[in-house]
Amino acid sequence: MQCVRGLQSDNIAMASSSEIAARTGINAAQLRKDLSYFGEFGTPGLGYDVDALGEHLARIMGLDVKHDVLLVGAGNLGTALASYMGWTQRGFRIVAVFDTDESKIGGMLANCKISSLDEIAKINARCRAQMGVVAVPREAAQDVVDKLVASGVKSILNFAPTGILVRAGITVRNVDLTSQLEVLSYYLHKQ
Amino acid sequence: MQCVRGLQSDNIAMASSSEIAARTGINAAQLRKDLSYFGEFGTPGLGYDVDALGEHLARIMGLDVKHDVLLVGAGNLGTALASYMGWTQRGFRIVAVFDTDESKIGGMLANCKISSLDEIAKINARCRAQMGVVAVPREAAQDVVDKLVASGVKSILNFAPTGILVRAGITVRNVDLTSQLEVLSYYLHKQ
DNA sequence: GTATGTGAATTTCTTCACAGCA
DNA sequence: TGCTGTGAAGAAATTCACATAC
Repeated sequence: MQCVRGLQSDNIAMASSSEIAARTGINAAQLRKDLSYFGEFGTPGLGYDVDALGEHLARIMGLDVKHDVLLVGAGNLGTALASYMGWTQRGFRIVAVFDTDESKIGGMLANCKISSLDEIAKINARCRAQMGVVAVPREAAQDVVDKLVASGVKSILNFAPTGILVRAGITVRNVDLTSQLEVLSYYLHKQ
Repeated sequence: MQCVRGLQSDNIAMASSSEIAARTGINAAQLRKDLSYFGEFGTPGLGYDVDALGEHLARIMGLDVKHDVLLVGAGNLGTALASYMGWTQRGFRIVAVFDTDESKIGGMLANCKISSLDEIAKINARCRAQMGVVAVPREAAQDVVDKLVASGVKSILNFAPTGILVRAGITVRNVDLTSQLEVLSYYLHKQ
């Protein structure tokens, strides 16, 4: 998907699997196999139509509809995420922001009033958002996720550096910024 | 590593592979195999000493020394990363900040003066940082990475949503915040 | 000629299962 | 008894290679 956008902004209309492979580092055969899993998008002799491919992928990934998102945590990271335009541009909209810090509740972030975490069930009964972003300290993360799930959230992006347990059917993706640098440190150290 | 810290803050001194497995979702056999690759840290019948394990891992990953980091991009994301305390606490220190925006150059971020991207070689000749964080738009990313590498940086954390090409021996880790939500969208859509 | 889609071969990763040790 | 470390088995992913289509 990221690669499709790259091709589009470079005004490339048609791309072969090997061209895409070179851009992404993926093996060409692998790429063809992955794409063919969802259907036959390519034209033998020519390659893949970039725009059509983008639309197919968008439909497959559910990106053809807008998604509402709950944000929990209005600290440094939460603020940055709220003001990160990449998501807004791609059809993700923050519809409510929560925090436990009394001094933050009532303030504004991402055009939303910051609410108490306790109100999450009440507020999402109305919003019906199915996605949540967790930008709170490690200690609070599991509790926050439990509350998100209870309020009806099905998919969660977790920035807290801790493993989260959820019941089957709920998806959690962890983005541990701390461990990213740790991994880099490992590669530096190795050689 | 993240799990070790979790165990430590829960005051657990000794952990078996199955306990760690339950916390992380990793298979117990897998975990033992991974750890045994670096040496024999465990005690049959008892498990792993959490503190000793942490120290071993820190040494293996090169976390026993402090790392200096160059930050490129002083926008929303760059600012958030600069003020993100997680890294400072773990021995990573931002020693210089760069941007191309004239209005930002000269300002302060993370206790550093924001410098022009063109000065990167000169400044890192003195700093000798080996790690870089890229928080710039897609279009600028490859150029920024090239300049970082030219200045002596060996490991790069890239937040721009694009694949980056570097010569062998240089490590790039991509953290594409946009695609994270896209993947969540996919899981939502699937069921 | 060029590039897809895919069965077959290969490699890699994961899990099992158990000998050996505290 | 309980748990590690590891060879062997099994599963999964990757790559090759080619028939087929443009």
